[in-house]
Amino acid sequence: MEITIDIEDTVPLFAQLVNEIKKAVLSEKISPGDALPSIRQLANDLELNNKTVAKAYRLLERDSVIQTKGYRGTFIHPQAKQNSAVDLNEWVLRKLNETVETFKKSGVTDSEIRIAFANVMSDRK
Amino acid sequence: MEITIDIEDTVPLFAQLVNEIKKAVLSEKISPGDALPSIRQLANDLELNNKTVAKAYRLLERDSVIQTKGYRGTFIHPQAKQNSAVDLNEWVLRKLNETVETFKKSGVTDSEIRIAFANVMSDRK
DNA sequence: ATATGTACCCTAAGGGTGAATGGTACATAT
DNA sequence: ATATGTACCATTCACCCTTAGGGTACATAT
Repeated sequence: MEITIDIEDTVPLFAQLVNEIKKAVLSEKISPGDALPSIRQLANDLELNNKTVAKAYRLLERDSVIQTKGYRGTFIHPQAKQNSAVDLNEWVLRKLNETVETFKKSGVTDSEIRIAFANVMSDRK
Repeated sequence: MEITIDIEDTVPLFAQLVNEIKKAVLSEKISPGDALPSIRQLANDLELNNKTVAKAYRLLERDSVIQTKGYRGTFIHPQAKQNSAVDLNEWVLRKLNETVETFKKSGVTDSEIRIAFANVMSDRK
């Protein structure tokens, strides 16, 4: 599994890592059940911070592309291939667009939408 | 009509102005048919920029709380009181909250939601 | 003892963006 | 000439957020 990270790229490092791993899964360079390098190991290899790799792993697990088994390490999820294809962000984008569209149709201002959004995102702890 | 604007407040000036005028209508300090100060006049009195006041007036007219009659000035809308009570923002807040809640339940990150929101708000001109 | 993922604390840098403002101009009608 | 709302051009400022990193610590199980 060759993973290339470009620090000059505008795409965040953790996002690059997520994408690279999904690509590796889709192209079957890694298969379900395979063990992934440990967070610390991969961080060391790629010269990244532990937390950056941990963040990528956390997102990959949320998308059911990988599975962490505590002290036993991290493995490729059985349905990794299908799950690498689904784009959660795409769904969020569509849904959010619909909602905003409704507001606009009612004459709600961009400013007002932004203010409401800020409230929604902060008023919840 | 006494209107107080607090520049230290985190609430945007134009929003404060909108709220103050709605409050004045609800408490019947000003009544339908009354003339409002001109944009430039009010901006001068409150030491605000013309455009800030204009923005507030635009929103108030959208909510049918005031009526602008071109060169003749701006007046309180006949149904100002009812229309001051309906809170468009409240609706926006609730709807937006529902949507965001859905995302959170699916494990979507705050960051991802924010990014998606930023895209939705800018990808439309 | 060692390695796993994970959870906190904190910091610095940097970007992105909206709010507010300044200026100028226009058609309207007194 | 004066005043109305409105529509553009523009800039500055301040804030919030994200990213990425450093450090420390924990329960788990080999």
